[in-house]
Amino acid sequence: MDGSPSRKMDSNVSEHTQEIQASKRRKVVEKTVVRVRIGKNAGKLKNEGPPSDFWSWRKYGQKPIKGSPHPRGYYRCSTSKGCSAKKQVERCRTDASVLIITYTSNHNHPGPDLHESSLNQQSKDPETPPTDHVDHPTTPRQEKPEEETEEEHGHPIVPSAGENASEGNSFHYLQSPIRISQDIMISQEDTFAENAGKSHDTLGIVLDEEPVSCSRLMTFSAPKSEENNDFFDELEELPHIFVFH
DNA sequence: CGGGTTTGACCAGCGC
DNA sequence: GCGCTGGTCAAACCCG
Repeated sequence: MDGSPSRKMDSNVSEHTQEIQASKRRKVVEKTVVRVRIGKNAGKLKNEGPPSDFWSWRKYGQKPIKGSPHPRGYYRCSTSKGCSAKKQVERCRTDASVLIITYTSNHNHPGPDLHESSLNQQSKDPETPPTDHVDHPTTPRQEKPEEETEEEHGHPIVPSAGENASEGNSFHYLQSPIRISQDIMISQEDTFAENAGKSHDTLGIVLDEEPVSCSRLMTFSAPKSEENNDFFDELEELPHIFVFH
């Protein structure tokens, strides 16, 4: 007898969620870490303004993280009820202008109309920080076949941690079709043992010293069309995108 | 009125 | 075994 009226987790969680939570409370397997540089906006934002992807996120928690002056926000995909996709947004403790967004789990539903939403969100997305008035529909990667983009990196953005497979028919919509309105770096926790340890803290350094990855990421999010020119035209003032493997 | 945010409390994994 | 910390829930509140 615990005396404690088994609060919530047991009560009405969907089987799906329950299963995941039970087994991976801390050992979250599928994590995609995206670093977003928000530059000067950092000071303006009340809290970390999560860059808008094509799903709507609902904040369900916030906690101060030890060792970090900034709290971490917990978001859940509210686009679809059954969606277990989550993300954590926190600021880099060494550089407040860098947001560290950790995506966990996959969306198990198709995203909203990317074409439209990408256009609409420019003006309506509440989460979008007033990032330098970047009004470009930064043609998201999802416009292209995912495989293509993934293969260009040599690795899928979503870590193939095996959890994906376990979900069986879950959609493989990437969690981070973030509009490139800021500097974005993507790292994969898969290789945490090797890189994460360094990259986390050397972030600032990497920013200046890894222009190579940048070009790779460009391919990642930027189709080579005419708009592309426009796209880059605007981007040139900010985008540094990095992919850590 | 519905959806989203805020905030405090609770639970469980992990390290010592 | 204990304490710490991270992650989640849920009620209350706010905004459109």
